[in-house]
Amino acid sequence: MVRTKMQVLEVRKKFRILIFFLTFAVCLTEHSICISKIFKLLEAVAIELKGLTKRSENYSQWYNELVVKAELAEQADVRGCMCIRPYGYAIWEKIQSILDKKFKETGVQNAYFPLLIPKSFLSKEAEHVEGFAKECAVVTHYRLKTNDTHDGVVVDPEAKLDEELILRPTSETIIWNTYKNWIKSYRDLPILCNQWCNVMRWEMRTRLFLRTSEFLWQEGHTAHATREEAEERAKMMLKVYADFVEGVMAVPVVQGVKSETERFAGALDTYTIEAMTQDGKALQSGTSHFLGQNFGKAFDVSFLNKNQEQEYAWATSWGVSTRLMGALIMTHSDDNGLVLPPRLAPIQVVIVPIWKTDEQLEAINNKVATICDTLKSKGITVKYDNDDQKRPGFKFADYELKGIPVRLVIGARDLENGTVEVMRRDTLEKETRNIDGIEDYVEKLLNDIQDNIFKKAVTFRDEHIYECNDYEEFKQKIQNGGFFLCPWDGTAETETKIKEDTQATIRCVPFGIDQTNPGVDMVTGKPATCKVLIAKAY
RNA sequence: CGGGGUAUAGCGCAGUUGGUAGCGUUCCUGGUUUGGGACCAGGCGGUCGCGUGUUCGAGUCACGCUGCCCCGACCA
Repeated sequence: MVRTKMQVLEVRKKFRILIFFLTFAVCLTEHSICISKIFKLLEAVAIELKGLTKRSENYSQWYNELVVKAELAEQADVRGCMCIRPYGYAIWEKIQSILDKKFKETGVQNAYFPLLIPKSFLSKEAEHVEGFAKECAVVTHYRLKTNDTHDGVVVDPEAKLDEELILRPTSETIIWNTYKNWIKSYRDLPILCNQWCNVMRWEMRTRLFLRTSEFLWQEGHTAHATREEAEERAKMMLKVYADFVEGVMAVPVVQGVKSETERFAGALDTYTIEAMTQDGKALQSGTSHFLGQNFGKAFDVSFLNKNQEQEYAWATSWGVSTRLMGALIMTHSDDNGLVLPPRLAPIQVVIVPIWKTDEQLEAINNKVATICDTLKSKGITVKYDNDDQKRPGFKFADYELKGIPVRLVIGARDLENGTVEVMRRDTLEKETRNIDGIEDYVEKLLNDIQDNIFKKAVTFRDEHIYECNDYEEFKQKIQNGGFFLCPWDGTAETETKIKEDTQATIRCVPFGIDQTNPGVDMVTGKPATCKVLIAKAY
C-alpha cells in the first residue's frame, strides 16, 4: 500500500515514543524493563500502518476485514448471525430488484409462506429430512415467565408446545403442504411462486455472507403437470441466475449438474453455478433443483391430467442467497478494498471538491450541480461530497475502500483550467480531462469498467482451469487451488476418496464440454462415465 | 460435543511480588489546516464478563459459571 505523507508523520510520532522508551530502558537496565514490551510496541506500530491485510498474506483475513471495514456487514451479538449494514444492504437490494424483474419476466409471482414449520412436515420426505435435520433450530416453548422479584429478569419458558416447530431451513415442506389445496386439475398448473425471505440453518462454523446461521435469499417453488416442463423450468432458472451473475455482477460462472452425493436433499437433479474466488476455490453461487414427484408424493399433491388420470405434480425449487455478496467481493476486490461492478454499485460516481475559500466552494458547487443533473438524467447515481469535516485524502481512501467505480475531483485549479480529474476504481488510473462533455465520458467509462472487470475475472478463471488425468499430479496441484477437469468413473467411493485425500469435491459435471470418450478415471483406472469439475470449495 | 485461547473505555491493547486502573484510537471543544487517510492544545468516557471465597485490601490469587475466538467433528 502506498504510504501517505500523513502516515509517515504518524510513524515518526510513534518512533519518537519508541526512542523515549528505549532511552528509558537503557537508563533502567538494572530494573530490566522488559525487551518484549519494546517489541510489542514495534509490532503495534507495524499493525497500525498495515491497514487492510493484503490478499497475498492471508486471503481469509483480507476477506473478513474487508467486509467489516467497507461497512457491508458485521458479526451480530447472536451466535452465527450477521448485521447487514446499510451499504451492504443497498447492494443486496439492487440484486433483489434486478433479479425480481427477471423472475417476473418468466411468469413467476411473489408470495409469502411462514417462518415456522411444524416438525412433522419435515419428516414427510425421507431424503429431505436426512439432509436438513441436523441444521434445524427448534421452537419447543412459547411464553417466558419472569422471576418473582419482578425486576424484569426473564427466566425459563413456561408453556411447552404440543407440536414443536422448526425455523425454516428451506420451505419445500410448508409450500407443498399448501399447494395440496391449490392443485386439483391440470388447469391449475403450472404454479410459479417465489418468496424473498430469511432462512435459518444451524451451521457449526460461520463466515460473513458465505455461511451464516440466518441468511437472506429467494426461493422459487414451481409445480408442473409434466416432467418435461419441470425439468425445463429448473434449467431455465439456472440460466436466469447465470445471466444475472455474469451480466450484472460481472462474476463468471461454470454451469453444470451436481453429482448424486452433492445434490439437494430430495432432488433428482441439482443444477449449479460455480464461481471461482481469487484464491482458486469454488463458491456455489446459485442452485436450481428438479425435484421430480418427491414432494408431490410426500404431501399428496395430485391432479387430474388431460387423460383423466390422477397424477402427482412435478416440482422444482431454486435459490440464490446473500452468499452472492461473498462471490462479488472475492471476484473483484483488491488490496485497497472493494471493487464494485457499476451495474450493482449503489453509488456509481462520487464527486469530491477541493477548496480553500467559501467563494471557491460556491463556484465548484454551481459547476457540480449541472454535472450531477446531467448524470442523473442518464440514470447514473452520483454523490457529491462537499463535507468540510473530512479532508480530501480521507475521502479518496474511503471511497476506494467502498468500491465506488468512478471518482471525479474538482478543485479551484480545475475551475480555472476548465478540467476535472477522473479516477476509475478498477485500475486506479487517474487522468485529467476537459470538463465539457465529462458526463458522456463518465457514462462510457462506467460501461468500460463493467466490461473490464468481467474480462479480467474470465481471464483469471480460465487460467486456473486445468485438465488432469493423473491422480498424483492432481493431488499436488490442487493444493494451490484452481478447477480441475478430470475423468470420473461415476462412483461415490471415488468421490469420497478424492475428498479424503485432498479436501476437494466434485463441483459439477459442467455443461458445454465434449463428453464423448471421457477416458479412464484418474483414481481407479476404470472407464469414466464423464468428465467432472473438481475443486476445493467454500 | 472434544482440545486450546481469551474476557480491562465505543474499538485495539498494557497493567510487575495483591495497594484502588493506564496507553493508542474514536468521540467532544477551540485554533491552524484542506490536490492522497492533518496538526497542536484541552476534555468526556471503565461497578476490570458474572458469582463465591481468601485477604485489612483483589483487574491481579482460588473455585464455579457464562460469552466469544481458533482447531476438529458438521456444512442443500
